[in-house]
Amino acid sequence: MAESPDIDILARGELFRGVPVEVLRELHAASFRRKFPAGETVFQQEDAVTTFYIVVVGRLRVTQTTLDGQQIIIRYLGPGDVVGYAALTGAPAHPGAVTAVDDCHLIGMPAPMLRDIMSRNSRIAMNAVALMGERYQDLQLRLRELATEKVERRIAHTLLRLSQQAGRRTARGIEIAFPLSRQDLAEMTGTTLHTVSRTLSGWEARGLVDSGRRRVIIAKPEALAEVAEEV
Amino acid sequence: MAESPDIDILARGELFRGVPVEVLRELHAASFRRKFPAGETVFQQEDAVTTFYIVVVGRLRVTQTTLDGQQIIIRYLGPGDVVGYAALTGAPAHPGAVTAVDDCHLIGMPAPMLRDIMSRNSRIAMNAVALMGERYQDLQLRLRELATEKVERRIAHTLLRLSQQAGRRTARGIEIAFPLSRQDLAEMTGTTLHTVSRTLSGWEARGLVDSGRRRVIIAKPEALAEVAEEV
DNA sequence: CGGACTTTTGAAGTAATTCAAGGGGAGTGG
DNA sequence: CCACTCCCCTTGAATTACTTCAAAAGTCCG
Repeated sequence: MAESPDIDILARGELFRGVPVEVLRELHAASFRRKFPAGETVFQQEDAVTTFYIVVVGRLRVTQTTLDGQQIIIRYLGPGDVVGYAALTGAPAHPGAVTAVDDCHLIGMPAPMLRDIMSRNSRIAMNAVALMGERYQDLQLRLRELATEKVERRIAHTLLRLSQQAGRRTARGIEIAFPLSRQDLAEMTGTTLHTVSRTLSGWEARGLVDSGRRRVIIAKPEALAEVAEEV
Repeated sequence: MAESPDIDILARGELFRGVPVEVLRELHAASFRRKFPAGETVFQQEDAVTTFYIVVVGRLRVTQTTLDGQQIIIRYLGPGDVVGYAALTGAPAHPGAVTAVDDCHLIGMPAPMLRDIMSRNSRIAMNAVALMGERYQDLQLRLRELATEKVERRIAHTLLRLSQQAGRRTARGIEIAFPLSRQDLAEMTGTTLHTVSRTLSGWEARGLVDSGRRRVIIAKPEALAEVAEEV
């Protein structure tokens, strides 16, 4: 199994699960490692799709920007996640930008090569369909939240979701394990940094969270879940 | 080519494009036609995934409902569209409900059979990935609109999008070719029927639209596009 | 022509944005 | 090591877009 650490990483990711080792070897032969220091951009919105990545370590942020410069955060990516799903679907350009929020290590490979191997290997294609389905459901959920819930509940839901994906147990509670500013939370929940700040201050006073400069710790997850679900 | 009208319809849809005729015949052999009169439900949210459909004629609405009964419209489906993408991804349950808003004809087939054929036929799987990618991008766009735009612009964008999918040229302008109430528009744009009504009344006074009971005609698409894009 | 559903419009209320100003922490450079 | 600077965060006050509440008027169908 452990013929190469990278092959192991690929085999554990959602996309290449259950794929024969010889296919993984073929993929690995064409792949390369690349580091992105915090703040660096992997690709911009509208960039041509040339390369496909899998996250090894670190967090990345997927954003979309409007013509008038307003930005929203579509999602965060972490270890095992696919970066640049457009390489799977065959879209010519990236619909969003991806930026490292941490120092990141990615495994990259040429997009056409992935498409080629996928078309010869239905297991990968089936995995890709399942993966896209999950991401679609995520967005459906967020759309519903944005359409039906008030800001406070949206922020609560968002924090709880982030704590699932990237939570780290600490003495003071569950810490979101990457830098997360008020502005970031605002761009995830469709509000302003001011409102996020006020909301967190309120929770802080009630002891629900413990937050600071680009850092959020959920002190009482159950209580926050109540905020998220209350009518 | 025209060995059966249904095979033709399948071949033209996005999912089975470029698939060998013998595979289409196999699919067709297991398929059946089914009518859903206006208002009837194809499946409910959380229903087990048993059957997969392609729309032949008519329009259907995909909705999601929250625990406290609030509903949002995820999208509308029309001729050629896939109904119940969960059958593609392998999800056990439908994430949303589907209802006919018109009288509809669908071609159905058992979901496990589709998955089986897809796993043996990578072209279908590749098409499915592309299809999910498109739907994902749609939702991304709507999420961005909901997060960054004011209600009037959202309604304008929504109407323009519907006119693309289901617009019919008439003497008075482009008519949305299925019954569409103020409530429906509200559930698509994350607002209330009152606000939609006021907004349409305003546009009506300016001659942009011509609307009535569950009916919307866009009289001046260019002018509406300006409303949608203005800063 | 009755009754259900859809739409309209006014008035009051409110959640959240916008505008504005100041404060604090972390890192940098002298 | 201290001061400077850049971000990021906080908080008040004013404004506003939208919702909520309420009532009435159309419109379609049997």
